[in-house]
Amino acid sequence: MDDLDRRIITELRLHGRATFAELGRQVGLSASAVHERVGKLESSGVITGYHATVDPRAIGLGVTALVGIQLSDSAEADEVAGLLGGLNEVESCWAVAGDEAFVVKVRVPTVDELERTLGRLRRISGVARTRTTVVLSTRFEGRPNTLDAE
Amino acid sequence: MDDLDRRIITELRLHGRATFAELGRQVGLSASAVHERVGKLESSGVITGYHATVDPRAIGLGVTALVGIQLSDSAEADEVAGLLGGLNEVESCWAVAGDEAFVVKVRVPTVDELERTLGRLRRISGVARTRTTVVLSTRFEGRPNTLDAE
DNA sequence: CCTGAAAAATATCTAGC
DNA sequence: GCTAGATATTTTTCAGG
Repeated sequence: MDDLDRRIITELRLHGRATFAELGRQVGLSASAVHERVGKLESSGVITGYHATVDPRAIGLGVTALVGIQLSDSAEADEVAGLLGGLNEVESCWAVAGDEAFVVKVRVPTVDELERTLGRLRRISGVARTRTTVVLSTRFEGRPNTLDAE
Repeated sequence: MDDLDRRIITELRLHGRATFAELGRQVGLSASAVHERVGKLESSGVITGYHATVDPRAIGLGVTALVGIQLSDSAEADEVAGLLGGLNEVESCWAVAGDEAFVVKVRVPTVDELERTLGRLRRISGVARTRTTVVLSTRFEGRPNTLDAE
């Protein structure tokens, strides 16, 4: 992984559907060379996928919340994580240090639906307590860290 | 926005570089029809972009933390949000309800660098206090909510 | 690891329903 | 808003340095 790879990655994180020719122009390589490099980055697991991002409100998911989850003493963290993954409205799940075992990000259409989702979370076996932080606005999200300064 | 649009969106959120022909096969339309629909979803702001996702460790960003940020009484939230956006290592920034004004997600190479980043956060004018939750593992992240059950 | 050319697939546009 | 066909680009493969 050299500087060219890093520049290609940065570009693809910003513009995931960029053509190989465009990427080549940016970094000064032929489309074939870029194609080859991207293929290697994909198969080596550096690039894990490509995803369209969507305005959550436009698809009826206007309410976001961060929920800290405390487990009961006997709970198996991996098992709970699996059950959290079973809920469609749980978008992200981080295991964290501190009193809480996990922080999850949930996205739902309405606060009514948020209430129902919190009920579902609390009913998961092993979940002792939840602490909900409602997101008022997303200032920015998933912004790619530039790789140049490292 | 009908069910076909929703299915196209779901597919593009999972496979952002899917071809129009592939999408057409999935939903039972011609490539041209899908092309037209996707163009409209893009120009109407439903689809906001396409992004490659990368294994953070592979690009030297093995440490993730969630940081709650309390502001001083006189602070301007918008101004602080702008300054938070100026830090490269701050990947996401949510304005939240509660004692804290923001929760940000930061990604850095090492815990040493995390310490430096927290210093930078605390030195931002208007920031009164930070509360850091270190992420031990990311169980899943940015997973697309299926749109069918709504 | 690269370039450049050739072949296959895709994106994009146009006409017509 | 769709299909189907024509054309422009792109992807993908491959020979060669």
